[in-house]
Amino acid sequence: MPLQNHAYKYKKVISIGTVSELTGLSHRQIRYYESRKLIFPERSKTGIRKYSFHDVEILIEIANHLEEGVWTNEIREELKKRQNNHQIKIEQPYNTC
Amino acid sequence: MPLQNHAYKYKKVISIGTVSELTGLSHRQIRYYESRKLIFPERSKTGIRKYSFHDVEILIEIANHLEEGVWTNEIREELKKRQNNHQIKIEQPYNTC
DNA sequence: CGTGTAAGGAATTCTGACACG
DNA sequence: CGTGTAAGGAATTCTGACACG
Repeated sequence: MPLQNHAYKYKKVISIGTVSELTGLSHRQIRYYESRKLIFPERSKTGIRKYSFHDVEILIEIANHLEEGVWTNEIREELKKRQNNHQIKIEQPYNTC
Repeated sequence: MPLQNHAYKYKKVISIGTVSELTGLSHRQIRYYESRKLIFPERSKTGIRKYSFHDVEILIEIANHLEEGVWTNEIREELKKRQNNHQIKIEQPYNTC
C-alpha cells in the first residue's frame, strides 16, 4: 500500500509560501535558515522546496531564539543535540505513542 | 499561541501538484471530484487550492471506488454518512487518542 | 460520466546580487 | 549577521472549452 503510516508531521509537502503564512517568516528568512543548516527541505524534481509540519515548528522556534538574540550557530547546535536524543529514543522499541 | 493542536491531518496546506504525486491522480481528476462535491479544498487569497492529508486519503479511496465502477454520486453519499458518524463521535468527550 | 488536452493568463518560486550594518 | 529588495526566468495553478463516449 502506498500510504504513510502516520507521519503526517514529517512528510515534506508544504511549499514556501504556505510555510511563510504558517510561521509569519519571510521567504528570505526561511531560505536563509536553510543555508545556515537549520532546516532541510526536500526539493521537487524541478527544484521547488517542500517542508513538513515539523519543519514549520522548528522555524517557529528558530524565530523565537533569534528574537532573543541567539545566533544561528548556537541554534544549530541545539537542534543537533535534540536530534541525537530523538535517535536514541527511536532505538528503544517501547513507547510507540 | 498561533500553533495547531495536533491536527496535521486536517490542515489544508498541500497544493494540487503535490496531491497529484501523492495520489497518482491527474490535476483534472482532482478538480473534477471537487466539482462533484467529494472533496473541499480551501483556497489561498489568490485562488490556489490547498488540500489536507485527510483529503489525500479520501482521494485515494475515491480512486479505488471509481476503479470498481462506483459512481461519484454513490461515493458522495458514502462519504456523507461517514462524516455524520464522525460528528457523533466528536460529540462524545472520551477517547481522545 | 469521467477524463485528456491545448490556450492564455495570473501567481509562485528560484537564484545571485546589491544593500545595510 | 540576518534580512529586504529589484531582476529575470522557470515552474505551477487557474478557468472555460472542445473532445470522446
